[in-house]
Amino acid sequence: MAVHNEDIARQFEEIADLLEIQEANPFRVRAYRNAARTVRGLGHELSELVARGADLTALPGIGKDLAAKIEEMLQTGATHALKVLHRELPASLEDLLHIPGLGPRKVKALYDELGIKTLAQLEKAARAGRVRDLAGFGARTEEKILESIASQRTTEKRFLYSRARQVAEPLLAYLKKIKGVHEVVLAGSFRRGRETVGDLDILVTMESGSPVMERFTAYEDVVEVVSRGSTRSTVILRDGLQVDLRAVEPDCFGAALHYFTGSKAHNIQIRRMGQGRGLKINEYGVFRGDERIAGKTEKSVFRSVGLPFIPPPLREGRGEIDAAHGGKLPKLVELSDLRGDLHVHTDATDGSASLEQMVRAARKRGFDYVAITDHTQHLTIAHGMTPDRLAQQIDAIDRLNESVHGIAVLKGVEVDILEDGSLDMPDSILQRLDLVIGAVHSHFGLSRAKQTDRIRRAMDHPYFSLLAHPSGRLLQERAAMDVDLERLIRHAVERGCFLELNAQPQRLDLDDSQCRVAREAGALVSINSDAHSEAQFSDLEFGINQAQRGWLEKGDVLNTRSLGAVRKLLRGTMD
DNA sequence: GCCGTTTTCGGCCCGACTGTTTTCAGTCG
Repeated sequence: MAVHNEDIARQFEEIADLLEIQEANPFRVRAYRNAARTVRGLGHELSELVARGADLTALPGIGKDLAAKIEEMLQTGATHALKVLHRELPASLEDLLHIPGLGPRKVKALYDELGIKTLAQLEKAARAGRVRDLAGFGARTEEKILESIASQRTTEKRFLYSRARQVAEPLLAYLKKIKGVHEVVLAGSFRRGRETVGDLDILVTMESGSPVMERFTAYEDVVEVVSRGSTRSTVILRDGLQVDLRAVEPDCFGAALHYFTGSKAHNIQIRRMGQGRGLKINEYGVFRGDERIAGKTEKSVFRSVGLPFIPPPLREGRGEIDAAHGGKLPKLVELSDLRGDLHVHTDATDGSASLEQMVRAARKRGFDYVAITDHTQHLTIAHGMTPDRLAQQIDAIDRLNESVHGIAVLKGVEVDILEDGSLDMPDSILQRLDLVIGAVHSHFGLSRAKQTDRIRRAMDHPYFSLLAHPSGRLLQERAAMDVDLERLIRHAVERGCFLELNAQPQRLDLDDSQCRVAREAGALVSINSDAHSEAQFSDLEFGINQAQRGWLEKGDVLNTRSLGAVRKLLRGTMD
């Protein structure tokens, strides 16, 4: 059985949770959590690193002990340390930790005093009024436990970035109108451009006496006020999204923005650097003794620890501080760098606009080129095209190119990669195209070896140009295929073909870590909208977020090139 | 359990809010 990074990260987290309940050394607990985060953000499979003989202790937060545990898990699927913990504490206690308001101390008390091991037992005890009598608990705590058990069943945990933005926009507009409010900005994982966000962190600067907290908690979509103070409040909105609002004075803005943007791992590293220089860094500024020496802007905070400004998408504690220190921060690709879109649908298959409408919409966005890439017949649900229909579309595009000015229309297809790795369209048609996008739309459940081989064979097809949404995941709906993506990335480099970063907000596939692996391998990534309507070209913004989180520069992205350069690169794949 | 521009030992980020207390521990971000 293959052991993946996620399996290892989860076991480290479980160890951390259980150790915390045992009141182990908190720094030891943190070491496990740090290791889990490192493993998760790695991009490379640990199994492959080990197979290559890499030294795991070179990874941040992984020392001799944790490296040995990783190797043990790779070999046996489990680690002795966790088994030992399970002898002492039931694994189900972890579920209790995830109830808001219950931390390790309270979970331990519930277990020791009342013998509570599971959520069901906790619910029963709380209903019977037995929880309120424990030291440190009370009637209010008991009530909150019951509420959160009930709401856990109905609400989802994280929200797509795109959905969070829909909720955030009217709320920000509302806050900006409040008397005495100056700046209103979104911080947190949203500002870092994460594909999903767990909550919204909003930072405001205001004149003293502004009624911002009262007005915030009275916002029409608020269904619960979790906490309300003079500088910080937390609410839950109707659709379950949690929003934290923090208010600071304008002089603190940069320090507060940096602090509330995170990530936590990044902030800890910055603060430690500050400590090393005799500085204390918090959300109010950078202090030497009692004197504030920086904090009005984010840039001043970075400068105080000897670093240049680090863009928010990089602030994940994944090496950005070392890179900044060494003057090696990437110059991130931006939306305005994109000169075309290489994956677009029309109403010939499952799009909602005509060929001409889509082309005009692309031209309106200022693109130099757009590729029309409809589905093939195997994808019946999308009304995929037969060879005849694609031939007709090719002719239609030739005619359109003669009448439309200011944009070049490339002839393409999103062809199904069939189970055996062959393409769902005869070569005689494919050879008339400017590009061939291959995509998996079926048989997601093949074994890793079979899936990898299937896609590799498709890439070897003489007309194959670009692998669409390489992992096949749909956020919060469908897990990624089990596929050796690193191998496919290397194969794309050898073969001279390209990988997509699909910008649809529920795909964002490649993900951030995979983008980074692609960049390091020297693969070119195409950031495509996969637009099915004129409005969906704006999804490219989400793709840019992800690309930035994956450290991509303009030069790493295929469709930042000129039409001539793209044609030349695509011809290379078609020979 | 990790790590090193002061360190191979002795540190390890920092503050707000709640609920249960009667001065603060626990939790959270």
